[in-house]
Amino acid sequence: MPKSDTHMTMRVVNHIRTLIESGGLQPGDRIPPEREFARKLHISRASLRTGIGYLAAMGVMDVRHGVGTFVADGPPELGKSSLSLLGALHGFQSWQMFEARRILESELAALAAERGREQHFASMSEEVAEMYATVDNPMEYLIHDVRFHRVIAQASGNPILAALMETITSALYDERRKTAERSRDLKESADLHREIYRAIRSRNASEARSIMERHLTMAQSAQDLEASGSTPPGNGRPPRKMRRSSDQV
Amino acid sequence: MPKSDTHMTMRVVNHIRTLIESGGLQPGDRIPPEREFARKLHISRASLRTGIGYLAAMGVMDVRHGVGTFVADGPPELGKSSLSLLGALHGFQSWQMFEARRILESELAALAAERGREQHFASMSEEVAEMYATVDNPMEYLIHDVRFHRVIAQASGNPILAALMETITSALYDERRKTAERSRDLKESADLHREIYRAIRSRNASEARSIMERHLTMAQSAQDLEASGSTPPGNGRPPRKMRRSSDQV
DNA sequence: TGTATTCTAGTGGTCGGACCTCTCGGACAC
DNA sequence: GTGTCCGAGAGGTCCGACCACTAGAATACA
Repeated sequence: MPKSDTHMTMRVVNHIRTLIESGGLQPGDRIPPEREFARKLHISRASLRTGIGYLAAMGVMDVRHGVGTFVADGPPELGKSSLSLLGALHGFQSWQMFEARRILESELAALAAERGREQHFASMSEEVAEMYATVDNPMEYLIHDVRFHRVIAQASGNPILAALMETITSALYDERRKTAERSRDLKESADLHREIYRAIRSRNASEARSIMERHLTMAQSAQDLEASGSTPPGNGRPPRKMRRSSDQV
Repeated sequence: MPKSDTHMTMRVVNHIRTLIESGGLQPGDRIPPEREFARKLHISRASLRTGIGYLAAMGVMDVRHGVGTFVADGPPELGKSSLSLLGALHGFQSWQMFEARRILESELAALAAERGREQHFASMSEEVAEMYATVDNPMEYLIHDVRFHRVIAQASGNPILAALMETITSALYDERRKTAERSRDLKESADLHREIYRAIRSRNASEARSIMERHLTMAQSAQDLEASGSTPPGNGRPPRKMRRSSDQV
């Protein structure tokens, strides 16, 4: 909760927040040019930019050089790279990310089975077909894989869970995007996705959940195998504070 | 994933990211004074501040006026108010937040039952006792309620899930912190927490999960009752783009 | 001596105003 | 028509001055 501090940053954030909450600003809308807006708020352009930067970092605003600044459109997203950075900072283990993903996506699949609509099922089916068609092209395959999971998230009817999933998966790719899987694995993967699709379409929530869980567990062990012995274990150094580190920077 | 753009912002972000990943910068460490650091990176202080602002918004850096800028310490946190803002923007329904919370915390409880340590159990027990002791003081009660759930998250051994939970609960409080519950409800609530505690302590994962789910479902309906007919339904306006909105701002 | 007060160096926060770069659409040439 | 060019307008970067806060050192006081 942003404090209504004297801080210019928060003043800007709160101002825009109010505009959004009152409906005066909606996704896709453009805010006034920085110079003009700053004049109107009686603050410097620099301060305004700080506030906008804050909102942009959280995925609420979308700043386009030479064009303008807009309220974020499209599906809600938490700051894309945030988890990835936090991971580097706190030494997240990849099994933790997989676990989080497994839990989220399993439930997402179950919800999708309960609430999905025909239109979602159609998209899922399409992506599954594309996956089978691209088992020899890992790059292409991955695209449809991602899309498939994304459709499930949409079908769940809960944009918050969808956003959380997106955050985790993007951090996961960030960590290891060089895993070139073999075609044979992809065939198996496609089969599993097809099973998930069928479970969801037949509105069998518990089966959708368990197959999704199996799928992600397999995916994890596959990657673990491939990248064994790479990332050093999380550090257990004793804590310190106020260590001056300019000489290392 | 931050592009290694010419953009100064990303240059700063990537620089610091690299420092973190290489271990040259760790939680609690201080980065050099802005003026000095900017000189070293051959960029203006303004640009440096933009980058730091970005990192601060994501909870990676901690800027303290008059003191210095530090790498975030303590438990990992996604940008605190981000979900709350996104919620206002995309019109999240409160049932969606509750659902997300229910899913996350149920699994968290199950994991805590599997992995929790004596030290965690002790803290949980203590908080439960405090809850019983403050059933007549909703403010105080709430503090221990929050702490109890937080200990469970810690005990789960998965900081990522813990961070996600923290994000959701803070957004939830943000939405409605004025619900003054009655003492009788608090007594029931404390009983449930005690049950959760016992299930976890006896390492009964599935029971811990189901009781937690029950607890949160009850909490939701209690709040729904209290605040019925307040928030207007999510808008269904047709989409537009590039609507100039300066005259409303 | 011990305690309260004041001062000050260091660090982040704000300002404004100059100048650079990017986009897009209209004017113009073909 | 079709393609090229150009300029208005928007964000991006920089500078340098000054403000505001914090913590600890220096000082005054009891």
